[in-house]
Amino acid sequence: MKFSTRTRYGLRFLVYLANAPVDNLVQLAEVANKEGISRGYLEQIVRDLKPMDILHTTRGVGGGYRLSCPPAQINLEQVFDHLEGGLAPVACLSDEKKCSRQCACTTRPFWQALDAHMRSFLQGMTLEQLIHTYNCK
Amino acid sequence: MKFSTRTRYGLRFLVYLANAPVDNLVQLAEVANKEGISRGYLEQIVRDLKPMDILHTTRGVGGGYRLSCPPAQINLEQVFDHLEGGLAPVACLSDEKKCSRQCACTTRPFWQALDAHMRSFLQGMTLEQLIHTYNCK
DNA sequence: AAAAACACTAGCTTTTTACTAGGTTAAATA
DNA sequence: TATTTAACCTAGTAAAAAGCTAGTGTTTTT
Repeated sequence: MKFSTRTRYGLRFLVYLANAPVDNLVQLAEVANKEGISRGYLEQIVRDLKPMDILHTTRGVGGGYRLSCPPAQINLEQVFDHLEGGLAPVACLSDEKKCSRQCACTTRPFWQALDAHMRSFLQGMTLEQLIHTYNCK
Repeated sequence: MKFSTRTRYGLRFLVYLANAPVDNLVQLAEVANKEGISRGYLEQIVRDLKPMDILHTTRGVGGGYRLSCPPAQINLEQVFDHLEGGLAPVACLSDEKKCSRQCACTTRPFWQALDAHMRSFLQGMTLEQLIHTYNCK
């Protein structure tokens, strides 16, 4: 029930961007260095975040990344969904077809409730909240 | 962030026992059959639950399992801890030594909060509550 | 003694995770 | 225009974990 390094690294990347001066371009290699993450691996992770349209990138000399909107507009449930590939604690909740015993399952409603409880934490939370409420800095 | 089949199967085993007539011995093979779980695998899972002392077993002909206490006294957080091998959403929370960047980590407090939120759901919940609140039956 | 049922161990296959290597493309600068 | 820089992309791979199987031992009843 651990979150993958994908999610942990991806989140740290976003926090790093959010903590940088506004409109400042940050290079991926810099984040990888500072955070002690493999550059190539971080590239892959960041690529998975791109479809969310929360990143603005510039290529070439002096290029890099910045958030394309204020951290207050970045929803963590969505971020987690992208990085983790679905948040559901058991597969049968996200892919309805997977389980043939669905109706008879004695535990499914419980898993649904746990899922809802998890989401209630992430749903309303934004990157800004994470930083202000929980960041040590 | 999925729970393992260990946890799902183990939980279903406990629910099965809880739904059986009180003091009735239930054979593991029966549960495996009814729930569509590999017998040998379920044996391993059940073995991991034994140190919790919530199971009473009798060997030999006519033997089987039953709960050694009422479902209302079986705490789900403990069950999950046993089956899943720790509930923490990231390893650094359970094993303090693992992460050298702990102090500098921008996301650790957030993970702690998520951990606490998850536990708050399971902590108070008993097997009885699971069955009465969430069981379809 | 035989059968039934739990208890335990070792190993094996598949999947996932985490990562590496090596390229391509776009933008700035010399 | 050539070079450099940094994002973009693909494929493969080693290690770990997950999920399971087979086989053997042990206890209890009949």
